[in-house]
Amino acid sequence: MEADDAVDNSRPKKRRRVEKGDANEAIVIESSTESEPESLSSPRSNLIGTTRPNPPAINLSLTPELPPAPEYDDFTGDSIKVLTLEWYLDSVKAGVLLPTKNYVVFEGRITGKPNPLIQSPRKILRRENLISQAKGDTPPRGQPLYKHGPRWAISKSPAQPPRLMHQTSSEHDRAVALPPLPPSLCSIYSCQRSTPAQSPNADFIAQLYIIKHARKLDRDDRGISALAYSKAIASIQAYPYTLTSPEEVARLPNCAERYAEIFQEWKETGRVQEVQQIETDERMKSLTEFYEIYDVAEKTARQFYARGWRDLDDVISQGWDTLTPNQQIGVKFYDDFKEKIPRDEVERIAAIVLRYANQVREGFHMVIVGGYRKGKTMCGDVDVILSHPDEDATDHVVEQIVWNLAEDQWITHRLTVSTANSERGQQTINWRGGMSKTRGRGFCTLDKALVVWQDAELAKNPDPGRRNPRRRVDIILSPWKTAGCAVLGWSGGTMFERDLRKYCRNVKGVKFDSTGVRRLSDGTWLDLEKGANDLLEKEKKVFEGLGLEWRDPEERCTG
DNA sequence: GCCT
DNA sequence: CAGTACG
DNA sequence: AGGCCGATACTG
Repeated sequence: MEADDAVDNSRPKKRRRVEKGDANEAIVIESSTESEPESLSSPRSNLIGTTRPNPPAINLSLTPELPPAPEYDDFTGDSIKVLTLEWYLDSVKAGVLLPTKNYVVFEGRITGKPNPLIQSPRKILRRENLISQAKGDTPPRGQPLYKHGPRWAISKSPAQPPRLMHQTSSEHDRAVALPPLPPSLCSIYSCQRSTPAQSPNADFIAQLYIIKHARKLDRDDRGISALAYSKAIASIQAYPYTLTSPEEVARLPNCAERYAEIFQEWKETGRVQEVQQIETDERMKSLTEFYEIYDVAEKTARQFYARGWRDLDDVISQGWDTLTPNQQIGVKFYDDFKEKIPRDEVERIAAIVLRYANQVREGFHMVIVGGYRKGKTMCGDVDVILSHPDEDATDHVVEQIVWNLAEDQWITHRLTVSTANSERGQQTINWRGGMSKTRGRGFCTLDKALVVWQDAELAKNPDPGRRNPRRRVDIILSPWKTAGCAVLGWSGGTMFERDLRKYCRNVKGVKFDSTGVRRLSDGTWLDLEKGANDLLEKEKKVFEGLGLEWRDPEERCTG
């Protein structure tokens, strides 16, 4: 291999070069050893993973509410607790009375303010619901059934009433009756909502996104401020109606005063002052350019700026040697990595990966996850999950696959490779009761390689008229037992995934990550995927096992 | 910035 | 250790 | 007032 990709420690010629050269020695994938017998021929039919075999097997065992949820002595106590609305909703959802630990508003004494006239509209609403529901009332409902919440429609759950009018008479009489809040927005967990990519409020969301982005770059608060915006955006993204008033905004989860304000300004003036400023801010422009380099995030971007650099050319000419190897790759392929990848190319790349996997060992299953699975027409990268029904088949396979792909020039660089799971023998062990904290031991992770991809055919027969853009490809090897968790963990937007973890922890008393589900109490592993015969079926089982209603990947677009 |  | 990346 | 996903995992 090599030729085109010979070691090249030189900086790219200022003006971002596409093509050519490696960042430096660290990135070349050495390949020698004899090549594998070219036994191509790829019979695999479970190819693209978008296969919708849709096993009607609903599995009746969704009843045994999995983790006996810790502490049920909750309800035997003699203290009086006021719980949040979420506790009620979550409990309804879960079908059992959940531990109250994470939902207690007040304990011991009831600080109930039966007449909350102070506070924002939304807070009032929340309290009212909370109080009435804590008393066991069935809140007013009479909502029609919504397409977005079949679950709620059929459940006896109190279809969420929050309307403005609930407020004590006066003030908001004129508040037009808002469209009923889709019941799913009742949940604070975005993994319980339908969040499609399309939104009637896309323009408003775009404003929020700009502010969020600016917060991330120019504020040193560990991304907390930006996180708030991400949560708000995720809520609005799930709202199926065009927003018309600040109040309508403020009743959504994670959207309070600040967002009502922004909305009002946007509604009234057609723009948002802060956004305007951001858009004309030269510093933001520089920071953004830096931030878009792979392996450069907000800290490094600010650092670059502080050194007096203002654009990519400055980075290359003044700082090349200070860049990490990965950052150098990021700079070299700056334009390529920003370029989106059409779905058919994603499929082509994935098929090649699968072919090489099956060359190492027959019988791999694959699902394309990431943006592709969420339905994006243009993807930022390619993410595939590979798994094999044979227990031991995923051991060290990543290295093998990556090696072979590199040898054939599909892969030109590796950004990261992890083999932690293989090293350990892929046991799904518990982390408590064993040695846990110790990094690198006692834990279970996925084998994974993040690599830089090119079209090998084109590389071998260059066509002057055709570019060969580099792509980032994430190859994930999952043990079969928990492959459904891997698929689930890689098929949602960031907020969906974070909320999924939070939901599991707070509501189900388990820890979820892409390597499996474990009891919080003792760390023992829970097998939620028993009996499933393919990756998508396994993912469905994980939903069931977690007490979650199924969401199509296209409805996990929380950003 | 919102929630508890 | 801090910083970054992944969804 | 204190938390915000992962007792992430990797890199340097």
